Amino acid sequence: MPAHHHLHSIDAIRATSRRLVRELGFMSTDLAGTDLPPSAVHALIEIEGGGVTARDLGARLRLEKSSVSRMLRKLVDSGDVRELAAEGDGRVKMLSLTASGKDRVAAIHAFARAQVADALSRLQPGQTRAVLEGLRLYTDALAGQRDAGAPAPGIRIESGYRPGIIARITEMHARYYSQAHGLGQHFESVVAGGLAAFADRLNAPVNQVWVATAGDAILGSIAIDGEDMGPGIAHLRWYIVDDALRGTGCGKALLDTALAFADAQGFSETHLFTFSGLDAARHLYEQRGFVLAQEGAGSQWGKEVTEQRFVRKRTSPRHADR
Amino acid sequence: MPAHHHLHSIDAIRATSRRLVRELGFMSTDLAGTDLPPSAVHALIEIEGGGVTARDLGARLRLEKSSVSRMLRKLVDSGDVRELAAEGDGRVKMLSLTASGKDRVAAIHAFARAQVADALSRLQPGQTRAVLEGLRLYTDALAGQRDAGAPAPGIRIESGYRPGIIARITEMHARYYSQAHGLGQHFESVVAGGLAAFADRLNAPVNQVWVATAGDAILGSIAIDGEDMGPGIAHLRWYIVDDALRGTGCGKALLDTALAFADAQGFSETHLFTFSGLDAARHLYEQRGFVLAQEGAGSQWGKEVTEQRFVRKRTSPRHADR
DNA sequence: CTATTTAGTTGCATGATACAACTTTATCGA
DNA sequence: TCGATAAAGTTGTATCATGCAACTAAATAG
Repeated sequence: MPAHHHLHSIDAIRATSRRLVRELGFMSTDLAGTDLPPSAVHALIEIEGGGVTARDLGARLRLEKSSVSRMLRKLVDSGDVRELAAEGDGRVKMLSLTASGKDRVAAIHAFARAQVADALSRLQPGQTRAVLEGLRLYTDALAGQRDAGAPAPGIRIESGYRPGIIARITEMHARYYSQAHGLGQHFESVVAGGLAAFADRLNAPVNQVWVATAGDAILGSIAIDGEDMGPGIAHLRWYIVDDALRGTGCGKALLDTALAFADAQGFSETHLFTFSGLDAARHLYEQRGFVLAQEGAGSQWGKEVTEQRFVRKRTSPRHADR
Repeated sequence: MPAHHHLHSIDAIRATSRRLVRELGFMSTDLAGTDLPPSAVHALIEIEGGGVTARDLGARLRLEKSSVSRMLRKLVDSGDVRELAAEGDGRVKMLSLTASGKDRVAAIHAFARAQVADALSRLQPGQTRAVLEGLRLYTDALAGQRDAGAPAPGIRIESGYRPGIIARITEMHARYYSQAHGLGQHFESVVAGGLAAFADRLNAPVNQVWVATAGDAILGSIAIDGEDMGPGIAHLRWYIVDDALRGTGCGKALLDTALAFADAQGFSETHLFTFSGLDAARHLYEQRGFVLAQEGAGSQWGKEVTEQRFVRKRTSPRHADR
């Protein structure tokens, strides 16, 4: 058990998870406003996706094959599911929904969506994202999925302004740096004020901002400010990724996107400011050719830290270095 | 269904939630490495907390009382649970764990902790908090459905800076004004930049910001800037409430709090800037003694609107007007 | 003092599930 | 090519958690 997972967190997660399962109605005999047992509802939704066999259902729902067999029999008898012999293998039966089965699934979706939407209406908008992140992280962890490196599915890197981008980038900074490094009001003001001014200059072709988005949620950001450091120098700013994206490679993707832009725009150097102690980030910078150029105590962010300037020369067009 | 909860988020949460329930093993007959049914495991953990009756168990596990009765019978027969007649009421039985029951619960805890710790070990350090937050938010939201109608629990008006306040106030503005009035990047920059600068001046006694909070969520804001309009004039700024608080009276409470502060600080006038079309807000202002003092086309917010200045003279100490 | 409510039990029916044994079809190795 | 083995799905059998309804006993209200 890793040391950083305190027993407190573990028990808190367990207790919440127990409550959640109860709220979701784990012991009720029917579900989602139908007279179907929970497993049948799950099964119908899986079958809706297409290309499913009885064996797949057993694996996905963690049910014994005989239980699946009987459950399917009932769904076939009720006219919701159709079985078709699979081509090429006489043993397997492909499952699909009949017309009435589709109606039934549609009703299930409508009911469940209304229920979830009603629950979410008790949250503020930003918290919807927190809910999804938390559920997804925990589920993936339980499933033992470790597809490290590959960007999480559905995460895209997009550029340009969108409503709320200043607010959200500021929020990620305020949250992370206040909790992990004790930075407070002045730091948040510096971030918000800088971003506000920068956004007004986004139409200049040397300036750009990118975000990592999942749906309409912003989970990471980076920007190149091509004006504020003087001619020929790109300033890499507002580079941060949400906890939910840690270890997914999205952080690297953002950084590479920004550096490619800086190179393409013809900047000879890219500068960035940070402070000591952010070792994971520093490693990333150095991998990309950044070198520590300046270091010293400073308090421009509202607290005395060892501020650092990293500089990266443009990758030479003559010999790509790697 | 509030417009800001897109179908995308809802279906993503539903899909993840289905997966989670499966990973937690909702359909397996035993749980947590014991030979007990899920409900019995939940029951034992509840009983461990102490002061529980059969009726309480039914409520917490959402089970019918007869089911609880039978389940308890088995736990008593197996020597894990003890029933004691409650003092003062001959009908109820207080439940407690026997020595062997405590051993059993300890084993359950050990098993489950190991399982959760193993899952969490696949996450990055900061993600544990994200998991807990997401689970807790969603569970609370779901639980909130059952006791619906409970009027906005625990909404408080608080003053002063807290991490993320600039981000959140900016977000509320960006979201509302971009969707309802088509204001875009420049407006968000004006809000964020103004707030950033104002936050740096919050230590001045004539400046203050208030937020309506529910737990740690910010659902409304207002501020008095006592410096930027010149001597003797208070500037009411960043007044907004989230959809979730519409009609709860929190908006009025915020406004009254800010105006009371302005009066107490001795300002002779309070000014605010808005634009035409925000009729509900205008009504609120006029109720509090604001009068339209100036009006004209302008585009300081990035779009041509009819900008308005409202002015309210300090409530005379001689005759409080209402 | 009687009627009603509440905590908990029991009769009964339902039905979801696992295990084991089975049929049918596919695959693999010599 | 054939025989052994595995895989997909079915059926027999037993178990057991659950809900509804009817019940007992104790408390409370009028």
